[in-house]
Amino acid sequence: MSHFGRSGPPDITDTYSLLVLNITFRTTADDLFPLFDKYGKVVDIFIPRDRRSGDSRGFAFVRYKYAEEAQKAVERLDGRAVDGREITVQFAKYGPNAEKIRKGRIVESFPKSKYSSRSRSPRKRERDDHRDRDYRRRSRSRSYDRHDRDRHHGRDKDGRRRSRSRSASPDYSRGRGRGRYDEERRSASQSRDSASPARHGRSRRRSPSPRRSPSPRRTPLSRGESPEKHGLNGHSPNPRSSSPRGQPAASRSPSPRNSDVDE
DNA sequence: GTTGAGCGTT
Repeated sequence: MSHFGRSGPPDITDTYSLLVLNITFRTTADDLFPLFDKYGKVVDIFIPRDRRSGDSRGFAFVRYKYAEEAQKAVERLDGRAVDGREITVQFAKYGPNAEKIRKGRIVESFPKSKYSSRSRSPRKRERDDHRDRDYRRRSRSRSYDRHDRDRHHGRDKDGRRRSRSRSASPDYSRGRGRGRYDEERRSASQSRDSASPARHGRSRRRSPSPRRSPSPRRTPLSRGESPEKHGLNGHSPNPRSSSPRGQPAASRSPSPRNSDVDE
């Protein structure tokens, strides 16, 4: 009886699925069973896991036999610490039996007096606020999605995972990516041709100029080669450095003649 | 070994 969902969905005739989020990656159905079973009759517990890794995704589905018990478990286990982590319990909406929720409206089937009795305002707010802080900003694994994307060659097989990325897309555009480029572009606003290169943004590659090296100051000591060896033509690779004026050519040469050139 | 938004299998 410890294996849930191993044989597929047992019976979704009259079972109500609850979505448990924010659970640890080590939490298994066996750990959630005693917790949810205490508040009602749990028919089955299913925890989606990765096909390749086999690890839990961080959320589980608990199926109750009765809606009233499920509802109670939601309010009871919602915000409960499991395995040292606070879990989030709520009714599944995109599940196979989600239609029953809309038809029967089990969410509103219960008297409101129950809601009034329970004071879950502060707790719910804290959880929401905690997540609203900056979690979704850098969610997901370090390079899990990227790795997965590379493996699938940028083809999304699931789709639901991508939806999350879509939500975080605008956040980056407004918060980080766009703002940073905007500053650079604003700085170069004084120049005339600042719009062209700015539009490409990430395109670091620009027209190779024979007069100017792509990175004269970053080339030396590249592979352990001596700077002298670099100039096989006999001339110094950096004529500005040998300038009699004694200027070490800091970052860039604020020469008015180079103004017409990009950057 | 890690991580942290969300919605599921035979």
